[in-house]
Amino acid sequence: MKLATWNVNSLKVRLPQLLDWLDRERPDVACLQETKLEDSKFPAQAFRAAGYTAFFAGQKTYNGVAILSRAPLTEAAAGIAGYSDPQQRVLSACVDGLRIVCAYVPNGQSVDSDKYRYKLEWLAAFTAWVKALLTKNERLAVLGDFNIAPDERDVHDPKAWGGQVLFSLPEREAFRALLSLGLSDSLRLLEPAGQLFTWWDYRMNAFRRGMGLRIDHILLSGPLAQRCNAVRIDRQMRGVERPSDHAPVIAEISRLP
DNA sequence: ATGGCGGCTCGCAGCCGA
Repeated sequence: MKLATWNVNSLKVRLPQLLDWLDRERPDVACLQETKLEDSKFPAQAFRAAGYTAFFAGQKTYNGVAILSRAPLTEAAAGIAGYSDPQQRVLSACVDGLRIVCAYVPNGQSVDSDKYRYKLEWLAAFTAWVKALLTKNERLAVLGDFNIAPDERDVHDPKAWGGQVLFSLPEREAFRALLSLGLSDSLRLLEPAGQLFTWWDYRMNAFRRGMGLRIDHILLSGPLAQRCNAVRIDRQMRGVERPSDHAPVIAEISRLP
C-alpha cells in the first residue's frame, strides 16, 4: 500500500502535474495541502476520471486540504474535533482499515508573531486529538506539511536556521511530543543518516544549490511502521517546469493481515 | 540588511508562504 503527501501550492496551477504524477506513481492514498480552492471549484471529476475518490475542505487563497483514494473513504471529517478553526488544515478518513490524517500545520511566519503563537496552540490541540484517535485506531498514519524540521539533518544550514521559525526549539519539541504518542517518522526509520529535504525556496536557486528543509512527513503508528519497507522523497517533481516548492513524500507499507 | 520567487486577490501592489 502506497501512501503519499504533497503540498501542491495551488491545486489549480498544479493539477496537470498532479494527474501525471498520480498516473505514474499510482499511490493508494494521496494527501494534498495548500489546494487554495473553494470547494465549489475542487476538480473532483478530474480525479474520478483518474480513478480516485476525493474528500476535501478548502477556502479561497489560503490553506485547503484533500485526501485522494483509490478505495472508498469512510468516517471522513474535516478539522480537529473540539478545536474551532476557520482555516482548513485537517482532514481525517478511514481507508482499507487504516485511519488517515492529512494535516497542513500553520507556518508560523516568525517566532515573535501572533502566527507563531497560533502554530504552537494549534499543534497542542492537534496532538491531543491525534492521541484520542490512536486509542481507537491502532493503524494510523499522519501525513502532511508539518512546517517543522525535526533536527539538524533536516536543515541545509542548521546554524543559520537556529531559533528561526520552522526550526525553533518549541516547534521541534511539539513535533517530538507528537512522535511520543507512539508514531514514527517513517523516512528516518529507513534513512537515519544524512541530509534530506522536501522543500526548497523558490528564490536564490535553492533547489539547484541543495538548500532545503525537511518539513513534510509521514508518521506511522507501530503496526504500520513495522510494515513500512520504503519511503522516498520524489525530488523529480521539484525540478519540473513551474514546480511546487515542496516535493511529494511516498511511503510503501506491505499489506496488513 | 534586504530581497530574492511564486501564487493569490474585485490586483495594477501587497500579503503570505517557508
